[in-house]
Amino acid sequence: MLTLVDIVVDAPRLGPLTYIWPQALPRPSPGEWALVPMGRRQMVGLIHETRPCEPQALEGFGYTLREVHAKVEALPTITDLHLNLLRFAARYYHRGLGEVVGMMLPGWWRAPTQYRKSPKRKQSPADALATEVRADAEKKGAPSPETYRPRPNANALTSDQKIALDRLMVDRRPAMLHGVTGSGKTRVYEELIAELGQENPGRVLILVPEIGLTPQLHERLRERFPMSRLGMLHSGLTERQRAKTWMEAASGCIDILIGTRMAVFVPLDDLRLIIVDEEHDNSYKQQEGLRYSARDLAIWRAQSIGAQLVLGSATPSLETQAQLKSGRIQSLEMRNQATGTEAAKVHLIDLSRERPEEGMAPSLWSRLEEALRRHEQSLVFVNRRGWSPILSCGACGWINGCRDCDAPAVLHQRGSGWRLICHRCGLVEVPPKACPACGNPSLDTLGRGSQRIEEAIARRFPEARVLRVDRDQMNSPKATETAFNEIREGRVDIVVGTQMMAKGHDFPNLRTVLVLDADARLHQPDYRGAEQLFALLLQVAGRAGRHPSSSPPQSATVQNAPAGVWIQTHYPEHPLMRAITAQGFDSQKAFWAALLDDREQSGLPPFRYLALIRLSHRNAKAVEEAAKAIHAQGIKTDGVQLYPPVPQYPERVANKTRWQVLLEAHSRSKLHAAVAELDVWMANNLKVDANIEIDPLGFSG
DNA sequence: AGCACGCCGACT
DNA sequence: GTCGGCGTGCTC
Repeated sequence: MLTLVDIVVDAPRLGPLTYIWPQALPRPSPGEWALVPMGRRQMVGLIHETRPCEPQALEGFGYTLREVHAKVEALPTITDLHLNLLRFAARYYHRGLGEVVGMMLPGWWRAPTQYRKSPKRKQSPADALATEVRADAEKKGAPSPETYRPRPNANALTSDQKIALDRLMVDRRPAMLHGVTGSGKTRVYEELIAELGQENPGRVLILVPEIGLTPQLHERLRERFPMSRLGMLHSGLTERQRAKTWMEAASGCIDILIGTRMAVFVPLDDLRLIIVDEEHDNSYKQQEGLRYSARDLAIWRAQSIGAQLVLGSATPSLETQAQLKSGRIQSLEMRNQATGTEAAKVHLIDLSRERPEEGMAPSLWSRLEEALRRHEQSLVFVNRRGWSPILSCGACGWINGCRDCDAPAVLHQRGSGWRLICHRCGLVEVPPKACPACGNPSLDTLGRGSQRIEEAIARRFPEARVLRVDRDQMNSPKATETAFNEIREGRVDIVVGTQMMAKGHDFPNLRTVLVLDADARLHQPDYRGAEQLFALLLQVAGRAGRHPSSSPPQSATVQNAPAGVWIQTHYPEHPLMRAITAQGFDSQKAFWAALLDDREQSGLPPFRYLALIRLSHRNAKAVEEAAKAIHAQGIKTDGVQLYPPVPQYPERVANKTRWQVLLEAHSRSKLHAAVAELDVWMANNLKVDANIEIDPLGFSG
């Protein structure tokens, strides 16, 4: 009798492949790992099933089965409970299980070379690392109440925090912790970890949207829980560090794992609590390859293993808000700032009444000047990198576009020179000396990005310490951390920042926030535009005045003004702008309710379920034809609508033309049935690159 | 996804 | 003459 094993390998679209298990080895169990031959290569695969087989039955296969090379002892056995998550993700996103396993297992552990002994060492790198971690795991043992004994915190909980915490301990349903910026959500997480840890110690997974937020949280939890082992997992680590942390987590060395979206797949035994911080953040959605939502998978994972789930945000997504009505998620509100300070007052500057000078209304310049005089920190928020988004010719109307994309390339100052950089494909070019169309030697720049604003500010206030915080300037996690520390320690007067500055950070000295280009997003075609802008503005506004002013008044006559936010706009009457200035939790909730209502009326998510088929190819005609062919193919499942194909915006990126076809359904199951239908057809009939995204974040048009 | 095979254009 | 571009097909 032979043993056959179905093994999951990291090859997209392929299901488990069948191999012969070597007679000499003891029979394996599902969830264990093996090195297998795969075409001309060797791969690490996950054993999915084993079954006995009569030797003569091998004839029944249409091909010759190959034999497993070796069992991999270094990798931990994946429990059936955890496999359920992987299976669910594969099914839900219509991808091969192997691809999901590839998401779970870090690249370092997937490389077959790690399992080969080098001539001088008697252990393979994989075995060496695994042995090291396992020895550690044995010393460490399982978490106990002692593990989560917190160091006392002198600050009493606010009543908001207390109420939220009590609720969480009584009602174990998934919870949305809706707390205004500065309300102290992190403190609630801490107390919850401590209390659950005393009650029934297990492990904790905390998801954060981006790398930049991990060190801060890590530091804080390390101080609060000196007996806990913490781990961090994100793409800023080296391959080897990531492999080690992953192994530590999977072997039970780690009590609290903090990580970005990839961490949702990490195997953790006895997982008791999953926290998704800044739940509304788009970074939870992977934007290429397997386009999963770590937030959605976290919700599923918690539910499937009976772990407690907390989604935290000052600006919860409409998807999450819609769930409150059904009662599947409970809402915990924290309306007041923990420091007892008033929320920063939000003002609108009407650009039809004030003429901007170098991108900023005169009254904004006065605000900056005033803040400087008071020795208070300011943030100028410009949601646009570079010097100028458009380089154009005033004589003939030529606009500089990227060579490979249908999008303008952005003018950047780089060192002492100028470069045109495409924000879509990353192509860098030297700007033309004169208009390539008509020869006009003096080209115009339209619009302002962070570099240009920074320069104007530095010119006006030469004595001020100005720091620009955008992705160009902060090219490493280290640089970002240094910059944030400098800001926190008050060694910067004026910060010129992009989106990076909006997210979750606490800057105690920041009292003035100016928002320059809010309008740009007001008219974007995406149906989520309003939700996004509202959240962004609330987040940015939340950076100001989280703490009472610490700077001493300069003289007895100058009092500390309340922290303030000034947004310059051409549309002060726009409902969104009015909602932002109305302030107060209830008006925010009213605006979200109106947005939700609107989504329901318009038949959009979260009241409908979407899938987006994206097609791309260098051959523009082929893409268009493929898109039309899909549409012509139609859907047999009823209750599902297949919209006419349209080009994506921008149509051409990195010299590939892109089209899309949208599917909309009233129920999730119908959507999945329709996608399954099309998926098969597409795999057999399409020659262009295609992928299907479930729950796309948006679509233009 | 890799990886190889195989078929056409532009170079030393 | 070959180098190399990417279309196509396969992986138990």
